[in-house]
Amino acid sequence: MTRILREHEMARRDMTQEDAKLPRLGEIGLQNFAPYLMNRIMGRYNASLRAELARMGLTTPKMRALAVLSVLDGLTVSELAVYSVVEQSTLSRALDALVAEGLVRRADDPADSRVSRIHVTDAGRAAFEALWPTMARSYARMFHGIPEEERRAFVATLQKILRNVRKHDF
Amino acid sequence: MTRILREHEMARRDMTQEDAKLPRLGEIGLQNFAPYLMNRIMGRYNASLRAELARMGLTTPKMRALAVLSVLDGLTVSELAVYSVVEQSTLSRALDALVAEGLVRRADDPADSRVSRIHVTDAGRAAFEALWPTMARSYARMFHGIPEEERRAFVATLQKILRNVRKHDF
DNA sequence: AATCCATAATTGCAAATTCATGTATTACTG
DNA sequence: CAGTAATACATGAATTTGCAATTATGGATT
Repeated sequence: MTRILREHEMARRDMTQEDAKLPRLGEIGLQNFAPYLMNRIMGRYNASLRAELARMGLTTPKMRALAVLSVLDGLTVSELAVYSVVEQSTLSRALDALVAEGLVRRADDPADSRVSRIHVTDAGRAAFEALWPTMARSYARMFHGIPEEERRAFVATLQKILRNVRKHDF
Repeated sequence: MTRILREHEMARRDMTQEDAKLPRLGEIGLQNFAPYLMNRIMGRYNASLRAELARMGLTTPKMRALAVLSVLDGLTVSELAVYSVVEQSTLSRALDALVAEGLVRRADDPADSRVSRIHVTDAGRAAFEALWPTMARSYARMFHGIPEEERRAFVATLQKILRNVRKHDF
């Protein structure tokens, strides 16, 4: 409780005094530092996917856009950038490539001509379907030997963390 | 149980039959797909750190190397690349920069002249200490409102996942 | 409705990243 | 122990990325 209050204060105070009391990384230990572990895990996950993606002519941003669109079609570019975890400028170029390959199309928004709504094409869906088994396999590998209940608790915590760190309401 | 067995088989079988039975991403839901959530969370975490790092003349790879070295001094370049989650070639150049700034030094390994062992300098430690409060603040924000017990369980699951996905024994 | 500000998306450009390769050294194998 | 393979790290070249600026449109204020 003390701890949480202190962290709460940290966000809004000058910290020259408080800093001295922060636990050091060495005290926490790399193997107990959640951001470190998550970076290591996702670094591997993404790197191993990248090899497979390259074989299919895809990049990480292209694949992420396709993945999100397979679930949420017709998003705007900026929404898609948030969901895909890709910089908007990078996404814009990834979309150029996807359009050129016929996997997505840009449609004008009827109400606001600044925005374009992105739709997957049939070919785009097919491309993602071809990719999905690889992703599912990596996913299965990650959670191998971890019981269903633990998985559920883990995902629930991830959802809380995302709510804490995200800037957008989705 | 059935589920786990099936996933287990997936790793070692031809999957043209099995693929048809895979749950689709849309069925799982983006908000329940752990790799997606982790990418979103770390994307934000890393992006927000990057802004602060830039102000201090650091990049993500440089910061990661310093962070790891603050805990594990004297690693080889390739070990450091794994711990830091940075490509070896990228790390090599990040180390050039850190050496030029006097934050780390490369020392010859007495037993094997191919390897160089990387050590933080006092200035390097100081640089990391100056950075740590920012990292600790992001960390605190991530887990804000999440009770200690839940945090521990979360980290324990992360450790299992890392064991599942890592290629090296550390 | 003229002006000013906010937002959407793209693009120019410098810097960072990757893949492949190079060089040096060590380990293995017949 | 010669010859070949493997490993460690660095680097060249091309691609990719991210930031800032740009263009275009919409909203708000007077």
